[in-house]
Amino acid sequence: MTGIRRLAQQLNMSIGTVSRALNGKPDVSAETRRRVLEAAAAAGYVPNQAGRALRKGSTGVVGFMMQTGHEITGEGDVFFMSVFDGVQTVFARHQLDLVALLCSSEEDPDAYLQRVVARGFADALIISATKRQDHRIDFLASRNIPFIALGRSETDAGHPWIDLDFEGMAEVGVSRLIGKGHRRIGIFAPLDDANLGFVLVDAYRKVLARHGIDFDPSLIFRANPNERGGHAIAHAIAAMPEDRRPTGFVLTNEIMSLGFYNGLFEVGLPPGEAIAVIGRDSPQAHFLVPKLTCFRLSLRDLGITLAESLLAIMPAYAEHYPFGTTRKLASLELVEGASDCARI
Amino acid sequence: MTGIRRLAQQLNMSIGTVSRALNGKPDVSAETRRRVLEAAAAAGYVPNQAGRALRKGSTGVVGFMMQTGHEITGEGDVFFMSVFDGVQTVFARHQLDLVALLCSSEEDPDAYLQRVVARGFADALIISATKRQDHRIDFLASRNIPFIALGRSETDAGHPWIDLDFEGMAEVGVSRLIGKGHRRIGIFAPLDDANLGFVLVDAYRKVLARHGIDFDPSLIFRANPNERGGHAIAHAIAAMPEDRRPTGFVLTNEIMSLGFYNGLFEVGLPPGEAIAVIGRDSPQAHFLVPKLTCFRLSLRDLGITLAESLLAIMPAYAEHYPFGTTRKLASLELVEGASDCARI
DNA sequence: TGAAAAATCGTAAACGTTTCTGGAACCCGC
DNA sequence: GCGGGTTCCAGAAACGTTTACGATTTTTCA
Repeated sequence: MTGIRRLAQQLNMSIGTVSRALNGKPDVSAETRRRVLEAAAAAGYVPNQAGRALRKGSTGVVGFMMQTGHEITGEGDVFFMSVFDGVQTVFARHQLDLVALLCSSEEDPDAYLQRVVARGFADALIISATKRQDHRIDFLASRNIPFIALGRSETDAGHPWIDLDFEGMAEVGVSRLIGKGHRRIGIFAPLDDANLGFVLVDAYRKVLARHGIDFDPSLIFRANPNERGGHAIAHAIAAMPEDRRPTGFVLTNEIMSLGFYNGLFEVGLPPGEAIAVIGRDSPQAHFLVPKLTCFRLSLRDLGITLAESLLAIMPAYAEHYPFGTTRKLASLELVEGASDCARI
Repeated sequence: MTGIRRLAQQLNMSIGTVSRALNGKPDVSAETRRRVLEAAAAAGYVPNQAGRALRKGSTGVVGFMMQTGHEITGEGDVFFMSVFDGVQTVFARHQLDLVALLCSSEEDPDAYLQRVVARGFADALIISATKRQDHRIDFLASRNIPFIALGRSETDAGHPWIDLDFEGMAEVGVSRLIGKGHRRIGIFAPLDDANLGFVLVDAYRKVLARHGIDFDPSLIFRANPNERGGHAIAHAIAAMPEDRRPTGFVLTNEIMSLGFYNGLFEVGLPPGEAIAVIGRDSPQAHFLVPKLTCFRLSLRDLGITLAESLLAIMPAYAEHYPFGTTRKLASLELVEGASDCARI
């Protein structure tokens, strides 16, 4: 005897009534509903996911797709954990569960996503690490499944997205350094075609232009967005002729500053002294010496916004989040440290 | 018209036959099977997860349960990402999918697990961050669902587990420092009742005893297992009377060494000079100066072992992994750096 | 008081698979 | 040419739930 059927038998009512009582449907008397809920709680009854999903066509699950490769891991991983926590707290209000869909480094992300969707695994999806041109966006839009992207893309399917305000970081970071007298300011960009690279470089060029400073492509430093990448950039800087080196640097990635600091010390260009550095806040960056001047935002809040913006386009939940499709830049606050001083 | 039904209609055969052909069941002619597979591929058909799960009673999903709270996050998160990657590569061989089940910091882990299980979400589970007494273990065992624990526990349900060789780290780390002349050696233990704390302290005492050194409880430093905790320990050390301070320290956690180094510099007890430090390898620790002497293991391999050991107790897959229930300590290799030198 | 309306509940049909059962068609050896 | 085996496939039942539809009772109102 199965879950709801046994419950119905115990209560001496039909399974239909039990189901309606549990799901808060209207045509059930208050007394009956009370008895059902009580018995369900006592029996520890939880509706079977498969049966429910089959019938309703929805699973009550939202998937957050991410790649597990280590070498190319875009943002840090602490990053995701904190964002998750924010997303969860919103979903919990609606009995939605968040699961991380882990695409192994050996599998093609597009194929993985297709499988997940076809299987009917989740009602909605969150994708991250968006590329400049991202097939996943077109695909999800064509299948008509609600999704939100953490990160902009040129691929536009009228979908909602949220991204960090990279323009703002470039603007504030670069002008701050210019204000301190710097003229050669380096900036990081990823090696692959992640969209944030393009956004960053564009914004960077605009700020320079506004200040009447010539753009020098050799001041764009491409590397993997991880500790090793930061380390590599430091060495790349040291390898340049002295008068062509950047005297200041803006690093919009969370975790690279560790390797960057280390590399700078190794090559005798100590941050905050030989080169001014502005980075991103993170639990790890917190302990760098000299203290990192950095951009900070609440990742938990980012997660909350992400979740609410997704719910806003899910028919079943939209009524509670009446703000249509959001496209938003999360702004970051500059926290002053000691790393952005330097003799020029 | 639904997935398999449409396919059957296109092919002009019964859905039963199509299903059998797709699932590699025997009583299908080679020619028919070929046609079915071809048509399925052309149509991009993927069986609906809900229907299949309902009928088969299994989902093809393995859940890795983890908490998303930031403050108490046991091991680092890079840790998990790498382990995941290993787990995935094994599961992929069997069309199993790994999903991370994210228990928010606001939700009770036991309740969360119960919900996941009752819902029939996953065929098997991996749990981590095991407590000394862990209800989850008894619960999963009582529900008869296959699971493996990443981390030992005193709660024993005859279940498989894999853990890091904390005894080995204590043994090798502490005796190495003793060999270098140290007599007062500090060690980290978590604040909560994570089992590894007990294991560590036990092993620590044994090594000391063997070398005839008295155990001093004030040399056990309890803190949160994150950067901040490491930082706190450094300051706690500085606050001790000089002659009672540890001259060497063994830190078995991945990420704490960052805060620890920083704190030590702050209080004027530079690692590798005023105090000898042995830690754990990690992408971040890689860039510490002086170079951290550390314990290293392949997290990807750990993930692979984890996955294989889980499959070994899953009836449907056990035949390929005929090694019963494993209980294994993953050993770590010591990588020499410069941090474990110190004037005593 | 009777009929219409509302409230409450039971029945059964879905949802998309897999798998059990049975029944053609075919082959073999006598 | 006939029983006994294979080989292959069609049909239908089952998995656990939700929900459309009616049926029954109760309430309401003229």
